[in-house]
Amino acid sequence: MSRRTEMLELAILGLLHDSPMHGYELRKRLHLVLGTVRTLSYGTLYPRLREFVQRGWITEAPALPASVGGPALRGGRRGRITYELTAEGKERFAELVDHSGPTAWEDGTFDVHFAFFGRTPSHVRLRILEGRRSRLEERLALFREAAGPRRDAYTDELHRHGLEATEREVRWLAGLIESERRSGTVRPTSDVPTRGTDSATEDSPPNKE
Amino acid sequence: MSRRTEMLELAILGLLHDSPMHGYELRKRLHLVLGTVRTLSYGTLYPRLREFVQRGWITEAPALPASVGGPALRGGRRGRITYELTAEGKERFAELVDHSGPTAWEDGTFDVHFAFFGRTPSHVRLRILEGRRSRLEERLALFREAAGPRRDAYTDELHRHGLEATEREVRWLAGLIESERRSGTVRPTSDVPTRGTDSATEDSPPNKE
DNA sequence: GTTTTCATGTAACCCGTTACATGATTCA
DNA sequence: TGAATCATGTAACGGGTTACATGAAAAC
Repeated sequence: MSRRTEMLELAILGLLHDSPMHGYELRKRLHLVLGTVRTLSYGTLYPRLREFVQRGWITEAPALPASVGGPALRGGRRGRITYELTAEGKERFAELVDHSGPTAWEDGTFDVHFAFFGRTPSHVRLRILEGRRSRLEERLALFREAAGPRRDAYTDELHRHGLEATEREVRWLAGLIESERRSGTVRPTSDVPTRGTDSATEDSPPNKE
Repeated sequence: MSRRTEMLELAILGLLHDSPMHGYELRKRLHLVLGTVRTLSYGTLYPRLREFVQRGWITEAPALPASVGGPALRGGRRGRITYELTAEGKERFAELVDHSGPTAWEDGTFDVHFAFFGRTPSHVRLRILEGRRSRLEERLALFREAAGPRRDAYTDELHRHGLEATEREVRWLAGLIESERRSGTVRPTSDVPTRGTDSATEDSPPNKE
């Protein structure tokens, strides 16, 4: 029941919410959602999936019709297994989303939560965005506090760059928060003006379900 | 002997290279160097320190002169312990720096290596910067490959922002690489022109030692 | 002199990785 | 039919955190 565990739960259930999948595929998508850093190992994924089955959140279905009535799957089950979210699974996902607390604006976690904003009620989105922002602002305060010339030009540079990147992210969040407050959605606020493609201007979906 | 382990080694030895310290203090500085994310627990730090003592990389000295000849430190040793880098410790640090391989441009690791660029030979700096850059460029390629309109406006936004941040970092690295190639140092290349304070323009130190 | 903060230490636990193994599918 | 890839599975290991415990110094 630790933090990281819940994040994985969220990610897996969230992805299966979109469409049923088998583990191998799931893992690839997970790689994108967990973003950048992590490439979940099978040693984690499969046990987790079976745990979820046991909890009734997902069901497994052999993707291959086991046509042969004989000793088709003798021994351990093999062959593709397609996992599908159950009603309880959807409930659990919603619960995870709604109760998202302080961990939601932690470093590796925020992105995952953001990735499922489409299924997140507006007030929760706002809570998470604001939480994330103040988290970053705390960090900025720490950074600045430890200001002044440092050991050498490299540490200076690192410091400067970190500061700037964080400030930029805070501005980004501020923009999102503002439009969330105003309309309950994001409007595509590219810092660099996005030329053309006004097709995506209207299709910002609020929370469905 | 895992990756993370070496990173901690680098960070600890690197910090002690600057000045002797006791564990509690070390941990606070570590928090800054490891940056942002990690706050190393004592449960990790102290055992590690004793390991280093055993390997001869550092020495422990009770900061309090145990003036009382009697049962001053009966039982387990307590009171501040100041850790100091030995000659072997410096060697080990140099070795870690020189042999820095692919892990040096991994996400959580790059910053640590960068933090000790002041004690890193120029050719190694260059290797790390370039490694980091191509790492990020790989990521950009992946990102773009999975381009096109996504599930909803939120995932779009996340994607856009991630892309932009990464591109920015690549540019930053490109600048550093260029000046490293030219002069073997960084020049303070603020993206946003830094007004005033031209004091720091000349003091970029090459690798000393 | 008692509370608070600094400082060190340790054992249990947990989550994820590593490394390995095997079964299915596709393609030459 | 054999090699390469897709796909699932598991046991052992490991590093780090959590939670706990204790001691010394400082603050009140």
